[in-house]
Parts: sequence; C-alpha cells; structure tokens
Amino acid sequence: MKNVARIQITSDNATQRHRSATEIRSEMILQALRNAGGRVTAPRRAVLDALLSGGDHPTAEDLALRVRDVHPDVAVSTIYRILEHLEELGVLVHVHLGHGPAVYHFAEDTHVHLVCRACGHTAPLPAATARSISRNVFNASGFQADLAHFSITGVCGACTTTQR
Amino acid sequence: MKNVARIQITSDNATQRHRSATEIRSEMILQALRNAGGRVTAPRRAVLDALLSGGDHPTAEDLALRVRDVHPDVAVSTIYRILEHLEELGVLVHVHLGHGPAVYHFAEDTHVHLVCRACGHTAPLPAATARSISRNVFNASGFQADLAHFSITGVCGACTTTQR
DNA sequence: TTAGCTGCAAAAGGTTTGCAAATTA
DNA sequence: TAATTTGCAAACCTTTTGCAGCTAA
Repeated sequence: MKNVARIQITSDNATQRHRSATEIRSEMILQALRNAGGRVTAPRRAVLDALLSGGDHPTAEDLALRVRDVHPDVAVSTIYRILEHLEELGVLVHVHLGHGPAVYHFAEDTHVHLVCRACGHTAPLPAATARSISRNVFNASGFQADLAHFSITGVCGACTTTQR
Repeated sequence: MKNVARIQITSDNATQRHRSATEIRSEMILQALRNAGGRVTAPRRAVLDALLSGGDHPTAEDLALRVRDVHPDVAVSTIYRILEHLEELGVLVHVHLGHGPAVYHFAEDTHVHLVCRACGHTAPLPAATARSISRNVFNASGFQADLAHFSITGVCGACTTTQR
C-alpha cells in the first residue's frame, strides 16, 4: 500500500512534469489565442502539439501529416491558416531555407540558418555572430536586419574540404 | 562637305562608343555561348539586350515583356530556359529579394540586397561590409557564405525613423 | 544535315481564397 | 445565437517539362 501510493505519487509527478514542458506552453498559447478573440479547436491544438513535439524545421506539409495522425481530415489550407494566425499573434515565424517550402519555428527559437548547397544540411549560426553581423549591417546602412527570415546559402566546411 | 564629313565621323564615333558599352559585351557573351556549343538566336539576343539596357532587378516576367516589344511571341518558358542557360555559363545569377519572383543579375554585378519590409525598397550593402560579414561567418562556422543569393530583410533607416 | 532551340500547352509545387457547413463560446 | 473555423475545391503564381516543329551552324 505504502509502496503503491509512493509509486503513484512519483508517477503523477512525472506526468505533471512532462505536461509542464509542452502542455503548459501549449495552454499559454491557446489562452493568448482566446484573448485575441480566437477559438480553440481540435486542429489548432493538434498543430501546436505537432510543433511542440516534432522535429526542428517542419513545413506546413510536415505539420499536416502529423496532425492527420490524430485528425485525419484536417486540410492543408487549415494548417496554413492556423500558422498564419499564430504568426500574427507573434507565436511563430516562418523561414525560407531554400527554394522549397517555408519552415516554421517558435518565435523565441529564432536563429540564423546556414544552408549548404552541396550537401543540403542546415546549421545554426552562433547567436553572438548573428548579433555582431546585425550590428555591422546597422552601422554600415542604418538597416535593422532580420537575418533569420531567409537562410544564408553557401558551402559548409565539410563540403569545402571534400570538394577539392 | 568638310563639315558633313566631320559630323559623320563624330556621329560614327559616338555610335561606335555606344556599341562598345553594351553591344561588345553582348557579343562576348554570345561568343561564350557559341563556344559552349550553343546557338545564337533572336530570343537570346533580345534577352541579353533587355538585361543590358533595362532596369536593375528584372524578373523573368519583366524580361519577357521587354523581349516581346521586339519579338512578340517569345514564350516565358523560353525566357526561363535562356536565363537558366546563362546561369550555367556563369554569366548570370538569380536572387530572391522576397516572397515573389526571382530577379536576375550579371554575375559580375553581384551584391547583397537589403530589402525593407515596410517600404519595399532595396538597397545594396556596401561591398566592404559584405566581405567583412562573410569573413565573420567563415571564422565562426567554417561556412563559405553566398550572402547575395537571398536578400536580407529588415527595416530600413527611413522606415525605422518614420515608424515611431 | 543535325544538334540545339523554340512555342505552346500542360503540369508541378507551394500557397491562398471563396463558400457553405460545422463548431466554439 | 453569433462569430469564428473548417473542409473542400478551385484558383493563383512562379517555374518546369514534354513534345513536335523550326533554325543556326
């Protein structure tokens, strides 16, 4: 009995902790949505879940696939509308990594992407470097750069070495 | 008679000089095209003329319109194929200034574009700044950046001032 | 003559839109 | 109930592709 109780408490705590990571964050966002006069629907929850649980650079299509695991007939257009809405709320941003579809990000995770045109891999530019570059651009041109919206293409270190 | 002759010579010289600027360049490119096994056709000449004479950041559509002033039924697909071909020859590059269509450039005129998302204007980043940024990226990440392929979005000095 | 181009029409890929039905608050 | 969302289908925009006929070399 004692043991069982203890185990249950532990288990509850674990569940609770797990929830705080993603679900509380999700709830906060849903609340912001409601505060802005929006409604909380199954597709919206599912998109947030997909964003919070999934990989790092999902496209709208990726998100649609994940959402459909749970709600099989959510339309892509719905996904796009939800993403647009979340961008307006300042929760998300979209980024163009290359010629293909855009990828989506939580706004707080914004970073500059280096995309190698030889191997296709994406690496983040260190935040300090990004800041220094923005400062550099600003000093030169008085321009407040959002370096994260489009990626920086080029050739990564590994591919430079390989190529010769 | 003397005068007439003189005038004609002067006029010829002027024409000659005018030709050197764009037409000789055009001829060099056409020659490179031939050397690569390609053929010189009316649409190709017209695309080069449009690129050499026109504004600074033409899209494929812009070029199609200008080409059609002279050759009314050149297809857009032809324009795209010509542009692709000239890119393969290293004569041109295309640049993504924003969410719309790509714009085309002579490779030698490559520069980094700052695009203001408030007013839409495009300004070049000083070459020295661009070099310094590339160096910065390379030192931080070993990545050889092609900063010119995608623009840098942000808010220009004028709009920053205006907005508050 | 023949490899290379072109026009046309259609398709592809990503994103947006119109609208009637369904759903949230 | 009223306002918001959704699914579906169709449209949109930029770019690519297939193919039969045309053309430069």
